[in-house]
Amino acid sequence: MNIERRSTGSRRASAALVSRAERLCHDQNLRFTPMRRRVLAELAASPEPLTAYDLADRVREEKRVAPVTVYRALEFLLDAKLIHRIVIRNAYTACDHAPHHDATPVFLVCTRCGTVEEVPSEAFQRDLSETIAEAGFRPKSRVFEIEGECAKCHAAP
Amino acid sequence: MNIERRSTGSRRASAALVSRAERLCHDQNLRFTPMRRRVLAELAASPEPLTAYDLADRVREEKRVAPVTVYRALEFLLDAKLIHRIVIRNAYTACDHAPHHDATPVFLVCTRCGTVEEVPSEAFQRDLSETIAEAGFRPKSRVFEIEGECAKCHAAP
DNA sequence: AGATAAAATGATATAACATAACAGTCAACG
DNA sequence: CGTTGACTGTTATGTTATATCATTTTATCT
Ligand SMILES: [Zn+2]
Ligand SMILES: [Zn+2]
Ligand SMILES: [Zn+2]
Ligand SMILES: [Zn+2]
Repeated sequence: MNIERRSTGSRRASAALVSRAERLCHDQNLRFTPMRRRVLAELAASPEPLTAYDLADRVREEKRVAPVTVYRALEFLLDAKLIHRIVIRNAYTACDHAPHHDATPVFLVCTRCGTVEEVPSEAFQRDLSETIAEAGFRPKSRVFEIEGECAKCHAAP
Repeated sequence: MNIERRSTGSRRASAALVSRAERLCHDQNLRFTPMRRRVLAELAASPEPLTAYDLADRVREEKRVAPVTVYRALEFLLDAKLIHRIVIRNAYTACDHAPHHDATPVFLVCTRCGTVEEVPSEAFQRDLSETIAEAGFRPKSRVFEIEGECAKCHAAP
């Protein structure tokens, strides 16, 4: 099974990701405001997930902003499926899969460098879904997050 | 968080779980102190996961206790694999699988009644592990949590 | 354009979850 | 005994997230 990798290392992708988001919002009649753009750009430029307070600090360098404003932007971006929340980090990361796959991805979170890789999970979820269906459980949302050491860090000294 | 009445059944199960924990700690030369016993008993008696502050409130009814004391008990119980942390709830739940399975379980968290069901995930993890290994990622810990509606709630009006 | 309704943001406060730092207590062991 | 190490108490603070209401911006309709 092959794996799509998030190019977390490349900051050049940030501009592309933001303009893609802009098109996507325009097509869906969603308002891609300066604040939302700014928050997404910061996330897209960061190799690791950022907390709401991290984001507030970064945005604040050019304009005073309260955490709640960042939370509102994050909520919009989550709804638009432009970003993900990494629950085990209480942090947020841009999604560069477009259009977004349906199944909730699995996130591989490196304990050394902090990067997050997003892995599609269709195959696993098929099996899991059967088991869950047998239990009569109706899933609405899922969190699959794995902490460990990424390939790069493992190779490093 | 909300307070739910405990059934006689869960109290009985709670006692069994606590004495099992007592034996387990004795065998491993771990100190099963009154505070740890008390915290585990509260978790075992609760049909849904409890936060550290929920626990502090409950223990406080008989003895003044600070949140940090509860956190210390929780840390011990987590290390001893007697409880689990439900990350999407910032809450803790007793584990009644003894001895504990090796694979990280999948937790099914009901959005209506709040109960948590723990299901083994060997098959799921086998597939997942292969894919992850291909990416060179060395997993250390995992979170698999699914929110939805449990069978009981789905049947109810 | 001007009125108006809806959406977004600003500002302040507070809730909820978690850890740091240090002092006191208690049981085990030589 | 007295020392040691583990546990607990106490206070303070850090971190993440939400509530509330005022103000500004944007879209929509005369
Ligand atoms: Zn994605
Ligand atoms: Zn790494
Ligand atoms: Zn368990
Ligand atoms: Zn339910």
